[in-house]
Amino acid sequence: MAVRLADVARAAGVSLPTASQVMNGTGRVADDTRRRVLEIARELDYRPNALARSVALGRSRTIGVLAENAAGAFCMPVLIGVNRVLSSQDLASLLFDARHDPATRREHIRHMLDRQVDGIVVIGEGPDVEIAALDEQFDGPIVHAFGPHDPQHAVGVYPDEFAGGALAARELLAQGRRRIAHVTAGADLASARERRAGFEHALAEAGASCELVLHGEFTRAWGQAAAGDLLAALPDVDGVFAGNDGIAVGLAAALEAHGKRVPADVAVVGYDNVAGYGEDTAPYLTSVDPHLQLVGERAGEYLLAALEGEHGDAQPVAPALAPGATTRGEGDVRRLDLVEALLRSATAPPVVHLPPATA
Amino acid sequence: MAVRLADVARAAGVSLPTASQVMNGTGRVADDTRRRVLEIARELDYRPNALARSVALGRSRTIGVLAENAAGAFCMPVLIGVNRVLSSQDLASLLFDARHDPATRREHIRHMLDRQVDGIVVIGEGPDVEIAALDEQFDGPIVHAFGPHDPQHAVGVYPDEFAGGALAARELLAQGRRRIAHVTAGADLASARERRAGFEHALAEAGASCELVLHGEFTRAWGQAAAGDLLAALPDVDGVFAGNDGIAVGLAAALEAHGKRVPADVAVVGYDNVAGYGEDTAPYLTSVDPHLQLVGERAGEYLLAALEGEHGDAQPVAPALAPGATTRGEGDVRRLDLVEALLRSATAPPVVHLPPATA
DNA sequence: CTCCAATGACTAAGCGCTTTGGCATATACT
DNA sequence: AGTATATGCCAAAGCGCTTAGTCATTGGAG
Repeated sequence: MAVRLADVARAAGVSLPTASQVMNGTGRVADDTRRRVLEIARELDYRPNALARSVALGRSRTIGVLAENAAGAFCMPVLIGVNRVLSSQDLASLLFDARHDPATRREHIRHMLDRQVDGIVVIGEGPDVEIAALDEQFDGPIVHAFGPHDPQHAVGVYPDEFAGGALAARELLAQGRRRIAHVTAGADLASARERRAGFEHALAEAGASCELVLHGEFTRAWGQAAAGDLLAALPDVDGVFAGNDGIAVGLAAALEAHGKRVPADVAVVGYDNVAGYGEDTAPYLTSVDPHLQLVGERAGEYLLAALEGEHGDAQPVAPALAPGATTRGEGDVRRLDLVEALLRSATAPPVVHLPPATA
Repeated sequence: MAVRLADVARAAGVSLPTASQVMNGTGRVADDTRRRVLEIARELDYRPNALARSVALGRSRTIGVLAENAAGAFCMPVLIGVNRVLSSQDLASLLFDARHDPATRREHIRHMLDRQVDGIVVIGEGPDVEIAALDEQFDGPIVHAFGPHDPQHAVGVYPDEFAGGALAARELLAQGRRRIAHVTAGADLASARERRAGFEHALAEAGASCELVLHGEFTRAWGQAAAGDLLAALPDVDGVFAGNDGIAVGLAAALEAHGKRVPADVAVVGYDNVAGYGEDTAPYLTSVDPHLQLVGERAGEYLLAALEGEHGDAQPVAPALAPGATTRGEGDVRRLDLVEALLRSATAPPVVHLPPATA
């Protein structure tokens, strides 16, 4: 059915090994012969059987991507970044999704190893015993995105949350805010701590400080609830750093319900830059973008390097500020004039036409 | 290094083929021998080399997933669904992301075929010449999610957008709305047409009708802009079906800026159920959920069936209504009482505590 | 006690490719 | 002319596994 290397060899009048050497550019082959074989291969549209090649070589040019939970918002960008880098080097990625289930994860690990992957990328969410044990079962390189950072064993790639908190601080300061608060999740969460630390550090650097910190959870509901306490404790607050975007939108909405204008009275900065609702033109929320795709790309690059035998220690990935209306808008982001301003700034103003209603 | 089947055979005192038959449960092997081999295999922690097996069998138990653009919001849920179903049958998925680039896509297709995938799932966004040509290069089964639906060649799995439009209509009617409008994208887009058709059909079935249709584009900006025209043409509108979630949130915000309360005065239904901003507790927007993960699962199931030689014609995937505050909320979703109502309905009310501000 | 059919194992061949080592040629040099 | 060297190719062996076909054993029936 398909064209084999043997077919090419026969058609070119050479032996199979010679054809193989031509295809791989190895060994000593006369220029003339080389050209002829290549020509025939092209004519016959020969496609090497990557599987057989892998068996002979002992390398599959395949890497396993083990996601702790692919459905999570943070997984996809990383996955795309990893895939992007690896596929540029002809490395294919096998995707495994543990769905938070230890049994599934265990099974996936076995299957990954059975398939002779050359390396592994773990997109995790935190320390995990099973994953730690992976090192012993697998002797190829392992790179963690978000996972347990144990420099002894495997490389870990992380978004720099400290720097992200600092970015939020600088944005609020740049917008002239001085009565500043922070609404975030529980202090038991590492990312909440890091973001807060970076935030307060940058404020201090500028001679400012955070006057209030409210701890709750990473949800919209908590953001809504926090508004009341915030205004009670700090009535003239003019800038808030929310621990994530969910808190930010909940908080912004509740602040306005309390009569504050956003951003005129209170500027709000979120975190994660989750683009919801096809936020394609003028973004509503100012947010810190952790550059997750870059995290993935870095992970891919470290894996590539490790496959070449080079071992580097990973630097945290720098975030960026994604400006939106909740700090850069004028007056009240919900007032019509602003809506129209946003609209004017849109790339492609939609054409409006009113078709007759049916029936 | 690793344990080979030959090692198991030797340790068990049988020949390699016998060991192979034991592992596969094929051939005639004495019960006694079988048990012994299995025992040894377990002791040695033998793991079959899936690659070599694939070469011998001519089947790789791997399927290629070709995403037109993995970064798109619609790809991930489908991908997860596909992966979920396939991995349950020990089929691994190789991920390829064309990133809208024809050259990349072409290359990926080649690599996919080189790796001897047993089947292909295309997560596309519309008809494509290259993809159509895939049929001729690949003789295994191909399933399209969103792609060109050509029942002659390949199975296509689609979300049922007509039914989705109908769901939106029923939600508005169920909330007692009668002055109804539709704000959507250009009529040149198939999904805009389908959703509208289903919407109007369901309205008509109930003896109601859509009094105004505004065409623009699938963006938040268009939703914001449409509010003015909508209110001008239909001042007492009390229910709007927005063509997607972006339009819906833009519209809802602008309606309120115009003095309307949502949902008390105007109820709004979106489409796609894009959960932005960690919308984990009480959802803001009522939206039609196209069940994209189910689309992926169906695609996986059709592929499995096709691998078994069965060919079925795919049914469109039924959507579901995801209720939120923009139709089910009371009064103004932005009023504080509602905020608190939302909060009360949250599963885990956050604990509030006010730590001393640092420095 | 012989014969035949199961039974259980093995030898051989094959999947498609890569790599090593050796053997002829052809070229270079004294 | 005769040796040393380089060149181009191929035969053979290997990767780890599967499948088909063969051949001793056994057991029961005659």
